[in-house]
This record gives sequence, structure tokens and C-alpha cells, in this order.
Amino acid sequence: MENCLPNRSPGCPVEGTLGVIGGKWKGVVLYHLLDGKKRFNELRRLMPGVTQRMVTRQLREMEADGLIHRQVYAEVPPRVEYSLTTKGETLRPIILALKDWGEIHVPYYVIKPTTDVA
Amino acid sequence: MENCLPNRSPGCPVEGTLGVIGGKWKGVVLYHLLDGKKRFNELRRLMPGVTQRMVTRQLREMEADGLIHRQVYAEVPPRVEYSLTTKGETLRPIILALKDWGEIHVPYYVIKPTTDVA
DNA sequence: GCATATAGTAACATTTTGTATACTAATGCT
DNA sequence: AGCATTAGTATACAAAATGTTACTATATGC
Repeated sequence: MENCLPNRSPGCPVEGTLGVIGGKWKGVVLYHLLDGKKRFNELRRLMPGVTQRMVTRQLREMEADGLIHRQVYAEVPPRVEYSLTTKGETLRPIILALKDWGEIHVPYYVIKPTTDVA
Repeated sequence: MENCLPNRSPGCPVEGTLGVIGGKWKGVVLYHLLDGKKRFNELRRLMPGVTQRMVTRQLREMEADGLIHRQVYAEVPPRVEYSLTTKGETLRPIILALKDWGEIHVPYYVIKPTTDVA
């Protein structure tokens, strides 16, 4: 165990990356943000199987990690826009790789959505 | 919510992929298998922060998903070798993308391991 | 006056993951 | 005889992640 770290550092670069985008829905949020900023409920509608609480949490964690930007407008009803930061943009190759693999290997869309996504 | 699926199908290709490799340590296991087959305890030593139980679980799930092959040799002491299947090999671009990003954006190795990994 | 929309929060339940320990069975080493 | 090794399983419990449901405030539309 010479390559074991005493503290909580990741043991390999893959583990390090997953420490940042390993959350259950982070990849999906990032995917939807790839084509531009989105409002909160807009993201929710894009991820119908995910609860509001989870969308919020994943967004907050990624904001804390500097991956996304949260822009609040002092309006009523409230308006909040989420977008990728420069750092978040660097994840694009990963997200696209996840997308490409899923399109080929995971059977999913039975119902074709009318609105095209990302 | 027109693009909402009634069943538990993933809502987008990224979600589909994460359903397969989204386990906490699956990416790390796959990373270590990228450079060839590994015995069980060999994998454990490569992932010092992960318990035996978790390594076993992630391997079993990925075996069930057809990503890795489990070769048991009827020997004593037992020998079990894990390797990527053809399907598992198709994940290589994703894992490498995760690795590349981690190497650039996540500070990790303080101690340089003597044995090179992957 | 009531429902709708927005972007959440609070409390609680469930699931997943982590920790720790004990156990297996055959062989080699001492 | 006793210990180590291999690749696990079993059990119990703790902690973390995620899911469920209800609720907020304020403005607009009906």
C-alpha cells in the first residue's frame, strides 16, 4: 500500500473527477447546460424524473465547485439563470462522451419528444 | 412534460450512461482495468480507500451489465481475474476523458507511487 | 377570492455506501 | 500445530446520498 494516501485525497485522477461530477444527476444537469443558460424550472422540466430538491442540491454543489454560475434577478416571480463557468465548460468532452455512449448502448427514448434537447 | 417517460427509462442519453457507470467506484475500477486484466486483490491494492465489500459489489454490478468478465480458476488459493468485455472496452473514451480532466483540474497525488498505474 | 407560476426550503423516509468483524477452505511455510 | 494467503460471504451497524411530501412568498390572471 505504498500508493495509499493518508488523508482523503483521491487515489487516482478518475476518482478525483468523480469527486466533482460524481453526483447522481450532475452529469445530466451539465448536459442540459451545454447549449446555454437555463432557468431553474426549465432545468426541472428537462429532467422530469428528478425531484426539485435534487436539482437544487446538485446545482448548489456544482456552484460551490466553480462549475456553474448562478445569476439571480430581483424580480417577482423570481428568476434565476444557471450557466456553465469557464471551468464547467472544460467538462464538455466528458459530457459529450457520456452522451455518445448512451445514445449507442443504452436503449431509452421510446417516446420521441417534440422539443429537441441540447 | 411531454418528454417525460412513464416508466423508469432514462430521460436523456447521459442519464442512461450514468445508470450503468454511475456507481461510486465503477469508473475507478474500469480505469484500472483499462490496461489489462487484474486479480481481485490486485484491484483492491490499486484502490486503497475502498473496502473489499464495495469492490466486490461494483464488480458484480458491472459484470451483470456485461461490462467486465469474471474468470474463476479452480485453484487453491483461489484466483479470479477481471477484465473488460468488448462492451466494457467501448467505455475507454469516457474513462480516459475522466482521467484527463482529473489530471488537469483535481489536485491529488502528493505521494508519488512507485508502481505505475494504468 | 382563488389558482398559477417562480425558486426554492424543511422535515422525514428510504437507499446506498462505509466500517468492522467474523467466517470459509485448501495449501504452503515455519 | 499454527499462521498467512486468496477471494470472497455474512452480519450488524453508522453515515451519507437520495427520494417524498408539504410548505413558503409575491405577483399576475381569472
